[in-house]
Amino acid sequence: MALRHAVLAALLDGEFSGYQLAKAFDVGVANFWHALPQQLYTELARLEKEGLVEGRQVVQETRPNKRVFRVTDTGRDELEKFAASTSKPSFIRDDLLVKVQSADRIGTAQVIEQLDERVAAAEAKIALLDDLLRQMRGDADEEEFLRHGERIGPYLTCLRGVAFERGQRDWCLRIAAVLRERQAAHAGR
Amino acid sequence: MALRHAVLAALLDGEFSGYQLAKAFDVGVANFWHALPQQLYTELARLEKEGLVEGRQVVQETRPNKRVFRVTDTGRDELEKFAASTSKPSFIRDDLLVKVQSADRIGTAQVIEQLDERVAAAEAKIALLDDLLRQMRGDADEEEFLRHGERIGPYLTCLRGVAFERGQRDWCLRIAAVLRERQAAHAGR
DNA sequence: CTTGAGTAGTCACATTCTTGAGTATGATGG
DNA sequence: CCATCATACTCAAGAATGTGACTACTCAAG
Repeated sequence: MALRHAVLAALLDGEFSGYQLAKAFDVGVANFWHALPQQLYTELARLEKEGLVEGRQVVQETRPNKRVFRVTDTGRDELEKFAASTSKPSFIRDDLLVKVQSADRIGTAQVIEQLDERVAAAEAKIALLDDLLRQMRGDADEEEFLRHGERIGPYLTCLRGVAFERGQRDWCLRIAAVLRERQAAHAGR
Repeated sequence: MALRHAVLAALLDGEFSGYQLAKAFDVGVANFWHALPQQLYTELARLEKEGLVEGRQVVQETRPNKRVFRVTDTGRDELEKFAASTSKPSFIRDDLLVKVQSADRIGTAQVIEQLDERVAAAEAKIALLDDLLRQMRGDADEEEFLRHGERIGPYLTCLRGVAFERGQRDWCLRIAAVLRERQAAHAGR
């Protein structure tokens, strides 16, 4: 029941349409909450019905019109209440880890390939997020920005995202190396 | 649709009852897949019906009888097929990050408290996993074990778990410090 | 002048996950 | 001896998520 809060939190930075939110959920927000566009549209409709967000039509000439939403005071209260409630421990779900868990009982070759792909994906994500961070902090250096910036929330969650991706990359590199070495040892027998 | 594969992967290490699996999912397996006991019982029943696992009754004297399961050849094939299929990118979902995202627009005090709790939880988890790792590798040192151990899958996923928890802890410490400093600066104005 | 990509959104269905309660037994601690 | 914890498992209901297909418009490249 916290997709709603992720949406509210994302809308704190201004007015967004469902489509724009979907973009945001693909990059920054994905660091802590993953959701498909359909879910966002559904959730926005529900939030509007409950008065937590307000939508208004924006007529566009060169593209389809859109509806943008912003958080109402009621919505802000809801976020406050959510912030005060106890958090559940975060959880990860990762197909690839399931495969690594069984790596030595089944074929490892395919798993190694996927580890390599993951490394590349992680590096791309790191680059993307680093750019995002640079954009957010502007000229200031990080310490400076974190002390005096006025909107640091998204920056902080991006930091977590970068750290996660780095961890992901390093782990994948190491595991791929380990599995390769074992494969070589096995072949040389 | 990968809880089934997580269960199969967990059962590669021997015969387990639903109850025992639930324990495993609470510690080691939780590093890459989180599931409640009820889901495991349901999944085991389904897997048995489809012939991917086989259960047998174990009569116990001092405790309730149990049914333990092991993977069948069909189940092993299914895992192979799964390992060869492309993985979806892993995703995180974390209440606390949602709160941090909106931290500077709502009250931060409660969030700081929760960050502290998270630090403690992460440290406990790290200790637990370090123990688990030590148990798994026995006398050998890590390099040695990873080269020649015969069952390293669970060890590798635990390494990821430890790294994740360390990342979690470090990030929480940093963010809590940042928010505290801003809080102090704000109060001093 | 057509194909493909990007913008903007909707509908319906199916699966999965969570919540909450409940059964039954033996062991442990005060 | 009574309460509580640990083992071992089940059922039902409801909320959240995911999958796939679809509409409609504009712009740019080939």
